Amino acid sequence: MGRSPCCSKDKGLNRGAWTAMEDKLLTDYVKTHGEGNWRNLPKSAGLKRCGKSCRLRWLNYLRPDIKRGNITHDEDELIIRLHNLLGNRWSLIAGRLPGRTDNEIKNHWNTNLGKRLQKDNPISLNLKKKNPNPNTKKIDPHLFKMNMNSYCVVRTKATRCNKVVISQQQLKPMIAPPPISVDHVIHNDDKPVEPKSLLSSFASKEVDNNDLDLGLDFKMDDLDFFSDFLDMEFSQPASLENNIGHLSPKANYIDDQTFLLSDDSVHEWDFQSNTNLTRSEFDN
DNA sequence: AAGGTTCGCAACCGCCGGAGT
DNA sequence: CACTCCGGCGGTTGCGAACCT
Repeated sequence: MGRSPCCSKDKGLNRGAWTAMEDKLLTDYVKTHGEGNWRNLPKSAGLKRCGKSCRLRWLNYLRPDIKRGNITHDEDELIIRLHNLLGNRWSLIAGRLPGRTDNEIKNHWNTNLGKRLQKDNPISLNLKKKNPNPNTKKIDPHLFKMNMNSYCVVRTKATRCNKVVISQQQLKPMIAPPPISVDHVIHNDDKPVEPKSLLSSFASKEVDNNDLDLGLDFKMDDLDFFSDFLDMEFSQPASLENNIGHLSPKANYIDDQTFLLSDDSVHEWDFQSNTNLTRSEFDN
């Protein structure tokens, strides 16, 4: 079992920073032959690099559609919003930012955004609020990490998401205007279903059983659907509408029952009137 | 000006899952 | 079913630049 490492250190391969000549060789080769077959590419292109290194250099630096330059404030906000939802799934986040690479976003998060959020430290507010004991101000690092992850709805381990569960309570208000803008086909029980008609027919049923949830299976390959899903905005519980109207990226989730508004006020979530999609399920 | 420290980014590393046999 | 190969991913490292004392 096991496999030999892709890049053996004793093959006399070049390591470290790439030279202009290496970049040119790689660029010329990929432009001529296309991406892929990275393992054999170095030999064919005349490069003394391992295939993985070539792939990384191309994807993160040489690709023509790479957007170089500072990450804008809007991009920052989107990254934070996506990170709240997806966790450290940088490739997925990068997929939502044209021209940005997962490596770039990961670096940006580690050097800027992550520190910024830690500085703001909404978690500590939450812990203080939930635990009245004044002796518990010191945050257990492990607990802090758990909280940092738990305020994301989705666990961070890269996994294939194929089901979203929408409760009756959550679904009914979603049918009312503004409607969900989803035009893509959802695969339910292996049969393609138009989500709009599915949601409409489901909402029209006079079902008061709050325990009855609707599971929507969809294929992650359909990234357009996922994009729309992420773009969806959901209305707020009535008690909060005056404060924030629609949920915005400025509302930071602390856990699945608590969130923090931009004025640092902490709010408990009322699940009976909750109209947000808050639960996701993943295959095992 | 020099030495030390911090920061930002490119690159590396090891692991994982899907595809192929 | 077992095994190998390959591409992809996220965490980590190393190094040059920028900043600080």
